[in-house]
Amino acid sequence: MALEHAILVSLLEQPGSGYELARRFDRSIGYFWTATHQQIYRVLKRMESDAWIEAREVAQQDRPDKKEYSVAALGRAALSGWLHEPIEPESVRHELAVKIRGAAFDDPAALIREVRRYRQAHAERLAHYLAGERRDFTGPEAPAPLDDRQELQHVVLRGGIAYEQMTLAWLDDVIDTLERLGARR
Amino acid sequence: MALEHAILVSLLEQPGSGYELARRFDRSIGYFWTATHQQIYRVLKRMESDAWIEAREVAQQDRPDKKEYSVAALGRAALSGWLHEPIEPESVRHELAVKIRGAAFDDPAALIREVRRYRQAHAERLAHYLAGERRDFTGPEAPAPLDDRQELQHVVLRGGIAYEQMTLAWLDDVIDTLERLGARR
DNA sequence: CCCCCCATGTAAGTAGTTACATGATTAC
DNA sequence: GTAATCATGTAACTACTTACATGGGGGG
Repeated sequence: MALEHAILVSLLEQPGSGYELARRFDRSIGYFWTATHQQIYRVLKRMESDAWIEAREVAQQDRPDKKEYSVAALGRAALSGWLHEPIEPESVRHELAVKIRGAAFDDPAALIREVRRYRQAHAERLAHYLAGERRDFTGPEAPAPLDDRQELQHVVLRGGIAYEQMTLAWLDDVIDTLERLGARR
Repeated sequence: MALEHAILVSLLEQPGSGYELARRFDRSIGYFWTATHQQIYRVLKRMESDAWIEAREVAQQDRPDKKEYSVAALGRAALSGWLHEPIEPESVRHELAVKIRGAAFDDPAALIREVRRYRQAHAERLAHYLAGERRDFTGPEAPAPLDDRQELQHVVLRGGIAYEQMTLAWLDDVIDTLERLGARR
């Protein structure tokens, strides 16, 4: 149960409305924690009634008004407490791995097409990460030196980049294996 | 919703009871799909009433009797249908990444101890995977050549190994970064 | 006029977790 | 006797997903 904490981090980085949070969970923080707008609004309500966050009505021209949330003292305390808790091992859900093992009881070669499409999606995500890294951390427009917040965002992004590179290499391995099994039939 | 399918794959690899499935979800298939025994029993009931699987009462000596499940024709068909569906992108939940970004608003150096412990857990998992790989696929006791099922299990395990190696390298990067930020205060 | 973006929600259902419960057998 | 393993479940709760709903503004 860390959606609350992901929201706290995002609101500390930048206060915003439920809608804006939902956008961030499609990119940025969404690269390592996903949530839909329905879930976000529900959790925001709970967090507000627990006084973890405070809402401020913001009137806007040319677009609907919004409620801008920011982190209150209790929210900061809750985040701090959570940060000091032990890091729990992640519970893994890797659908493709199940499919690959399941392919032994169906047609391994039939998976190749889907794995290629999946690989393409990861290649695009890697390119997106690398562009973001140049823009925010390593390119000529990036601030130097980076402050703590930026250093920590950068090391998380490096993790995403490493993950995508590893995944692409493994998917090549998977495609080779599936092709080899198809050829020997 | 792939627990059903993970169970189908596991039962095709080897029929077994709910209890045995729960054990497998602690290792083997559990490396890429987790489930508790409560959840497994619930889903097994549904799968049996949908005629995806069949139960057989097995009397045992020295231990309680059990219900051994195996995959029925409808279950095989359901698995085959699922295998041909598009591979959906995984929804990411990476608590440590949230904590690292959150540390910017607390004490980055305080995370180091927990990250080291977390790294240790991943190092052990990698060692476990490598031992399993030698035992089942690359060692002198392993069958050669491998059949389709073993080749596919092996490529999935190689994915797990690659993931752990990548994770260890990234965690070293994280620890370095946290130490650097601690030192410059 | 229709579609897209901004903005916020409700309702219903599915999936997953945590706590509790039972009962047999084996090992110390 | 008491702890551990085998074996199967119920109950209550929390988290998450999917579908539906509303309404203003801007662009083609």
